[in-house]
Amino acid sequence: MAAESTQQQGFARADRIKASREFARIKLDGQRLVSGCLIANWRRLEMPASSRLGVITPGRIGRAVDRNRARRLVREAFRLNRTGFSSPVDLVIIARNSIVGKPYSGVEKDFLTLLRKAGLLRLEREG
RNA sequence: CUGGAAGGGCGGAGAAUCGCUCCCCUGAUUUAUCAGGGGGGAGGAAAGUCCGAACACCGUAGGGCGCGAUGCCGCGUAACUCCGCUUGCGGAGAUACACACGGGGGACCUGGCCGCGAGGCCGGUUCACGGAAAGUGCCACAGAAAACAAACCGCCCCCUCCGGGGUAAGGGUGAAAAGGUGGGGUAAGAGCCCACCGCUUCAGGCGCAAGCAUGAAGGCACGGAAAACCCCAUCGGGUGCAAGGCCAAAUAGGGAACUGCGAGGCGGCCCGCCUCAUGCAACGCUCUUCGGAGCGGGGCCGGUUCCGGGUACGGGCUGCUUAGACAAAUGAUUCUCUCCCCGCAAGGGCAGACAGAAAUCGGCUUACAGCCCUUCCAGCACU
RNA sequence: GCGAGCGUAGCUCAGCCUGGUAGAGCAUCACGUUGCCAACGUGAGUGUCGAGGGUUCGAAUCCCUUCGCUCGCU
Repeated sequence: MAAESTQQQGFARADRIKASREFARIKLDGQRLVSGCLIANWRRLEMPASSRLGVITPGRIGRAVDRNRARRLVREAFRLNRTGFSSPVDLVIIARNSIVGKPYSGVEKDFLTLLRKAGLLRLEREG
């Protein structure tokens, strides 16, 4: 909570979902939505917590290069837009095949569309 | 200048903002951690995992058989160890039957030259390149015959005919037909004889060597294939960083069948050897020389097989790294320079391919936009 | 990181060890049968043997390289 104010756009180790148990719990208890090249599973948290992200890039979508790039782009979209969240969530993003070859702007657009549909975004203040 | 082939090299650069990972220093904090500063942070293939090495553990009295790999000669190359400092290079030493380079030899060629010809020399391509004279087996179809040779047609001789004999020149078959070319010789023929070519053996010479050329002798014996079995020589114990070492926690230490026969180890097998077992107490029955022995069922113990349980995208540290993780670090945006593309130009577009380290090293193979260098070949233009 | 296996007709497989003709079943097509269909009967079509190279007179088969797919590991 002390760290929340200092890091606005960072993505430290504590902001990542790592344990396989947590992934399973979010998939079970949370909500699910599909949009574009992404699938989202998420679970709302109590207000004072900070949001966390986990990314899944299945081997099905491509080779190591494509999977690495997909994960980095999703992480970047999360990092740059996390201040706009309406409430803290545990978010798990699963990449689909169509993410291969997409530029960052396309991935970010899908990411924001997904969040808007899920009602996780605060009111858009500026265009 | 353009195009092609071969070989080698590069695989965009700089800056700003936000962000990630590891290490070091300083400060704060009980730790966890946080802040500031400094430094390191993907490739030529990091890939495929096709070879080999190193390293680690396990095994190891010994012998035989088997299994796998390699197979002309010479000379080199790594991680590793030591030293040095410019901190990623230099020097020295060691290993390699992985590989590179050079040499030798064989095979092949609308290739060039020489020779009447067999063939030789040069050039190019290519080769897993010990042995077919240790043995076994194979060579379909065709063909008379496919391997200690052999007579279908033909040729020659004998014979009235039937037939008998000689003969590997010629025909035909085939991938391949038992030295070849030219001449002599003969009834016809044949290394039967001669010359040359090839082959084999021997001699001395040259070369570190594989081998080479020369001379002499032998009438020629040895079809192919060992990427068929095999023989010979050499090498190889097995398993692999999920190897292995230390530590902590949790769970389990259970069931079934078979069995006290033996079991395990020495790579797989055999011999042989070694190790551990072949047991223990009580109960029932029988026998008894009263020491005990046999049988039975079942318990403990031991063995084998199967099932169940726990647990890894590294439980932690280490192995493990001047890149060094474990939901896995190299990213995003913008600008400039060049690169390339479109266009007569102004100008516009655009960072482009293949691809992401998981212990280390050498090699091989595969993928790859574009650019640069060297050599060779072809075309065009100019002098 | 390490190890094992498989690519043959549209599908499932055999043939490979021991080299000379590429086969079986299902499916497909044609004909017969039937008023029509199914079933049944007869017949037919068929393949770069994953790719490249080597050995051989000759390769699906033997050897090497390579591509793709599947599985395993305490």
